[in-house]
Amino acid sequence: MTHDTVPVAHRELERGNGVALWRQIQAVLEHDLRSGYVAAGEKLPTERQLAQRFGVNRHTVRQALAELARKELIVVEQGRGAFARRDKLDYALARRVRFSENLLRQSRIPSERLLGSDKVQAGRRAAEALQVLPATMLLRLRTVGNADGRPLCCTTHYFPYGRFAGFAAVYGQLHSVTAAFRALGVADYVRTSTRITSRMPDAAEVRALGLARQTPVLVVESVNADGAGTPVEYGVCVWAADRIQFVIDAAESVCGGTGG
Amino acid sequence: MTHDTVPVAHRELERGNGVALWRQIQAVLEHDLRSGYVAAGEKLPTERQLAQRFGVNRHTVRQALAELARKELIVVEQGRGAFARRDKLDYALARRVRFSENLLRQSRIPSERLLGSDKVQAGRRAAEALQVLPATMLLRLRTVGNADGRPLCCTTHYFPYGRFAGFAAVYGQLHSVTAAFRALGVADYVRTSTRITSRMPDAAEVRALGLARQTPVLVVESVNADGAGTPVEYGVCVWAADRIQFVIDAAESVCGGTGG
DNA sequence: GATAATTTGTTCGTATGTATC
DNA sequence: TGATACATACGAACAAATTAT
Repeated sequence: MTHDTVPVAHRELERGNGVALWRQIQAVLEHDLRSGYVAAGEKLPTERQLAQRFGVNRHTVRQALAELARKELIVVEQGRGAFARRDKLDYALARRVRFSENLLRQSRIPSERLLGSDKVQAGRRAAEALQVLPATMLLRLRTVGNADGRPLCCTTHYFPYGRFAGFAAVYGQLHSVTAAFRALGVADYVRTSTRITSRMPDAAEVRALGLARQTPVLVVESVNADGAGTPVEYGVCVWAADRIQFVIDAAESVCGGTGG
Repeated sequence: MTHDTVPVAHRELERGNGVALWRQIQAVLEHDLRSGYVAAGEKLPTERQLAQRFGVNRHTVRQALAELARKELIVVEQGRGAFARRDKLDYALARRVRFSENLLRQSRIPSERLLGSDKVQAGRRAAEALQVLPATMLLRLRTVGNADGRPLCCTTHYFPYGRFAGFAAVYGQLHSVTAAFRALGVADYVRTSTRITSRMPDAAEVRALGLARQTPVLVVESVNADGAGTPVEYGVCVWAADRIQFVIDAAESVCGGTGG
């Protein structure tokens, strides 16, 4: 029925019925947001447009938006507008951590892209993680991980060069760390160590991840090892904090995975 | 030998020897920092003082400080000064997560303080975590955790009211969640779920944690259960991101604890 | 709460040395 | 040799944040 598809926002407001105008506007917008009429991440009309549509002063609209922001249904950014809140993606940190599987489980479309690769000497931290001598040659890969085509994280991977010299070429074809490992004889790998902290992003990260102002990044340092327990990858991954939430579940956690 | 204890910074710089002045200054300061002559967290002299000591322009000093900040050896705060970087505390997320034990393992002195408590109805999230019906009565506790007397995290704890009505009183005496649980018959409890994300702090959090400008917080939602697997606590903890790093280690991790 | 002093952050302009074509 | 670009270094003034009074 066509009249049902007309956005609720076009209905008129009632004055003097005991419910403040801003409350009515808030209820209308909240319905639009919760019903999915306004998609997650979508930009709401400007305050001026909303004020015109509802036939009220801009301040009245602002009061409604402030309430929605308090309820975390929208995010308001100075100079840009108001946006429907995007649910944070639950990223499982289990015994096996797989980017694609994690995203698909959340009904997001994963993709990865190679930014570049080179050969470097192992620093203190990388050497310790990979259990090699400092100054050992490592292959370094810079990649971006996307969810639904939008950048989600930037990773710097380190691999022992001797064993994985061909990783960059293979990754360039397969666009997946897991697949590249398999192609190079590592049928399975497990997470042995994870360190998580947070900081503000630098300018390059703001650009690469398309971050809003005042959004921090989560920094995850991880080590993966092959079936024999030999470290095969050390990585530092920078995540957009407003789009991700790490989940550690005891049932299927870091050392009790189902092994699927 | 006394002349060896004179800070290297008092030596004069060489001009026109192929090494830029700011590089020489950076090297001197880096030595002072790495050697421990300047302790972690200690304030460096002001830019003006350093410029005078080295006999150069303030800009030249700033260039050296910028390099040290890039190397994360110092943290510079507008209006306050430059500070020798304080190592981040490694906080282990294992099967058993204990605030005091975690800090003592890092040679920090732990302390906890009760901010307040009240009785509230369970919201959606708390009800789900504690496996009770929404609107079930819960005891809510607000606490602060300190490391070496400095605020590190603010936690909001939720306990099923029926079973733990006396928790606040006991905690007020013992200043420890673990000890309070034991006093109320919960000899042991284990972490069943952990969710981690990050955001910018609000004004109250900046005050409570003594955060520097532009420092994000890590937000950890957790559920702990007793020996029988019954959830006993749901908590939301806000951590100062510049002082903490969460560590998940496969060897003694969320489900493979040593059970000490 | 208001004010002043202190300290870092930013932006001008100017001059010099060095490397490159 | 000259032209050019770039990094270095200095000076002054002002903005912004913090701290002390």
